[in-house]
Amino acid sequence: MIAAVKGRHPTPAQSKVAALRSRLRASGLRATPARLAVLSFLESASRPVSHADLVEALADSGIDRVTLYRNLTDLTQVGLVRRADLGDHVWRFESAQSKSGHAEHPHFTCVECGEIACLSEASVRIAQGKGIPRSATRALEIQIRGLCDRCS
Amino acid sequence: MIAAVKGRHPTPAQSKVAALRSRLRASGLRATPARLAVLSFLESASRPVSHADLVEALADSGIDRVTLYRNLTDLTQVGLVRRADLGDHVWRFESAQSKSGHAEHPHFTCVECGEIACLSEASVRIAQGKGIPRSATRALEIQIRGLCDRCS
DNA sequence: CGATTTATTGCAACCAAGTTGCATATACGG
DNA sequence: CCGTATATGCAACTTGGTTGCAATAAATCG
Repeated sequence: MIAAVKGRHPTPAQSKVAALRSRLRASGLRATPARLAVLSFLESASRPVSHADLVEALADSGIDRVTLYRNLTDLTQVGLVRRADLGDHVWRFESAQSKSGHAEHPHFTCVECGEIACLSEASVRIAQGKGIPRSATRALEIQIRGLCDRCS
Repeated sequence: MIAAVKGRHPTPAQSKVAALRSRLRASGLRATPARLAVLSFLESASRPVSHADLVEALADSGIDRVTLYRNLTDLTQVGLVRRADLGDHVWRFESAQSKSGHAEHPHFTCVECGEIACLSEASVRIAQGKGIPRSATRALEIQIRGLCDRCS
């Protein structure tokens, strides 16, 4: 397997792994197989992913569930990943810089079916004025719950 | 104690309890001391309350923690109480009709100190348009996290 | 490349939050 | 005030997540 990585014509997959690897190193974390797998999975996911999702997705990789917990919190701490509770009492994680999970954005969760959607940054506006703490207008994280189109 | 309740000049506290009692009965729940205590505490609280808060507040009432769990879920089920996870992975409950907790309203949580504030209904507007599911505009629950004035 | 250092992993044990089963107690309709 | 359905208390259990520690493997350096 080392041989493959060292080939002279890197496949797209190889360069992607290399990119992840250097993002990890740049954040001061070692590039271990477990972390590469986690980060890579989060990048390819179109919505925030729970620890349970991850355990299931990487089931046959042999990575321990404790390692996954630790990876998620490490990655969150260095800012490569964001963690949020979308109102259903489940921690979910999303890459801080994939196409789907790039910038911070509001999330919508259906209270009926649990479906999760990422909204655009512009879709929610917070008024300012009396009664509204200045602070609220500098929101870091917004989440909305309701019935999705299908369930309503 | 029954004698006191039957007095001819009900104190404000007595009529308040009577009101809670009939709200419970109207919802098909029996008016037990535990439920009256829980509901009464939630009504007087100015912010959403966690199960742990409740256990502490009613510590010397002798009410079992399991009963408190069950009371909270029962009250939530009949709609006298609303339950939400404000993003910190803790279930919090608020009366569905106290002065503080009346109508559904957005919540703000400080990511630093954990302070929670109730916002006015009007303070958050959700845009409609492409990319935004129609559903999101019919939000049931909105929560915002960021730094409060004091922590920023 | 091989040795050294230090971060990371796996495993088992642990902890807290929340739930369930069941016997006892109690609210409330008659 | 009685009978019955509902609620409570207690103990046991489940689930999600954390911690301690010995073994392993990245990165660094010669």
